[in-house]
Amino acid sequence: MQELSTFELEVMHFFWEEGDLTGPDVYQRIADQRDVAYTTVKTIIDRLEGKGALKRHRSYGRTIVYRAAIQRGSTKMRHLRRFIDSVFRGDSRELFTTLLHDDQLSLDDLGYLESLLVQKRHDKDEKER
Amino acid sequence: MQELSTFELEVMHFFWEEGDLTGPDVYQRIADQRDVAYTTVKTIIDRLEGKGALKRHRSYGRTIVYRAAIQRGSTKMRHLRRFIDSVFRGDSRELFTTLLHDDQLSLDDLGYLESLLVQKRHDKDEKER
DNA sequence: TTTTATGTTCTACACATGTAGTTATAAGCT
DNA sequence: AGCTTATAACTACATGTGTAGAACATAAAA
Repeated sequence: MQELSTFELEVMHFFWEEGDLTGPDVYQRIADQRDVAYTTVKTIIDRLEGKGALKRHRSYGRTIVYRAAIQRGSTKMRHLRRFIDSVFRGDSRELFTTLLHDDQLSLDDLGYLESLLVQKRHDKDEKER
Repeated sequence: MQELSTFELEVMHFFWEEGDLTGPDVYQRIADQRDVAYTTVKTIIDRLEGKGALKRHRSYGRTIVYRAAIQRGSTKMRHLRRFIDSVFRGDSRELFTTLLHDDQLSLDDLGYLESLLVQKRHDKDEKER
């Protein structure tokens, strides 16, 4: 898969959250948040289709219903890896450090991370034993 | 500060790691890893100078010695925030989840993360008490 | 001192991306 | 059936980025 741009990812989120959508559907959601032309949104959808991230599912009248054709988890993982490579030269630990220096993280967020971590270490421990 | 591209970041890393460098110095390091023309590298340096990320420190002969003019920590933090915004819609917890799903993380990495976390929680606890 | 090599500057170009106008077309209303 | 409007399809354009050649200048070598 080719990589997705910021705007393309933004659009994919709607499909991942809500399932099948039309051009006007997506336009509506984005126009709620900021000023954008319908054709701009439609261009992004067209490009996503070209990249194989969306496919035409069906249509009613002249309106096309699109559906996500790539998975959320693997897409995010790919982007994360690419990010770590470019910003931290592939060193995950540098990401950890930067992440933990972020003052915008709440105690709650930290607790959440801890719980994930404990779980993961447990699983991994089991498996490698 | 304008944002830095992948290539620009790659170059900044050398300055952050090694201090002052000349065009040929940087070229050498990158050419070690992949095929690139000297002028390509020099263009990136020029753009970094234009963006205020590098400044001319001194020169000997026709050769210019550059020095980093932006900080590593804050730059990475900015990039991290931007990344979380675009890929995870600003939700750090989604990053945590994706991160912890990465099978390429070793038990050691996880231990490292845990130690950072414990430290951070301790500090924050103190402060907010 | 003439030649050669090396570094800087300037210019260029293809591709990705965000942005949107124009044109065509088909639905739906009157 | 004709008019209006919503949607799709196509085209366009500025900017950022990776890429590098060409022209120029000067240090180093012969």
